[in-house]
Amino acid sequence: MAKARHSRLDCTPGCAVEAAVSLIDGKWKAVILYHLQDGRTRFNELRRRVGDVTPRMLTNQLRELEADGLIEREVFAQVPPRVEYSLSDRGRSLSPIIAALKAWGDANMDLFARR
Amino acid sequence: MAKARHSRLDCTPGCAVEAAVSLIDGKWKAVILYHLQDGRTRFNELRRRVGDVTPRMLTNQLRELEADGLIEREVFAQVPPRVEYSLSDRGRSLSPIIAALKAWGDANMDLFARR
DNA sequence: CGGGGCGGTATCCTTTTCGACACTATGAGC
DNA sequence: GCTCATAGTGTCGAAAAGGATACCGCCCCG
Repeated sequence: MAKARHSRLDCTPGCAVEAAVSLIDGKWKAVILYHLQDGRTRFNELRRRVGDVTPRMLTNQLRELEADGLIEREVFAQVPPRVEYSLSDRGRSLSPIIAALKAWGDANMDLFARR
Repeated sequence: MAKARHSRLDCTPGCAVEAAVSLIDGKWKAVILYHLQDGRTRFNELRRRVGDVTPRMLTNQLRELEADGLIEREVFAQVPPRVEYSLSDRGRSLSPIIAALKAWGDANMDLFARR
């Protein structure tokens, strides 16, 4: 997804908005970011918290978030394997926005009910 | 897009976040919302401001935003036709978030440059 | 009489995204 | 010996999103 969603430097004023959104869209990313605010979390723990996400999708989204520098991935050479995800500094700087989105969503639940 | 992106009431805590994002995603919506903050705007004016969006897509996104109750569409029975779009109250309540996204995007431009 | 702006539609096609399902190696506990 | 948990990967295919192009009636301006 977040491939060439944002063009070059021909950035019209609205471009920054589009760019920011492009990092957050993708059905699971915002939710992942939201759950990571509670602290570093392991793969399957995240899987359980997020809801019905297939491992394939979760991996996928996590990799993209990592590529975008919003989260960090740490592997412990153990058996059974242990991998922990956490917010990077950049990711943490996004927290207020995630929180605002959650607040807004809660306040506008009626919108989603009727459907 | 924003069809059954949000399920029912099986809302896990992260659900509100996902729901909120689902209204904003879709490549152009956030940008449109951003430009509408300047006041009511006509179709082609919006088209120019947003950048290279085809009329088809613009119509499409506007209709979805309208269906979600974020914007209002007013048609003036004139010739030439005159249609103005503006933020609804609900849409206006989203403004701080849009502004935050723009600010974040501006502050993290480096992320989009390297690509 | 030609060209442009107005606010869109219609049709077609390509790209992207998402979900289901199966499968992996390892070790621990029963 | 069986099953469970860990952290994924691979393949397939459907559905959705997005883009290109052409077109509409109507009017004003030159």
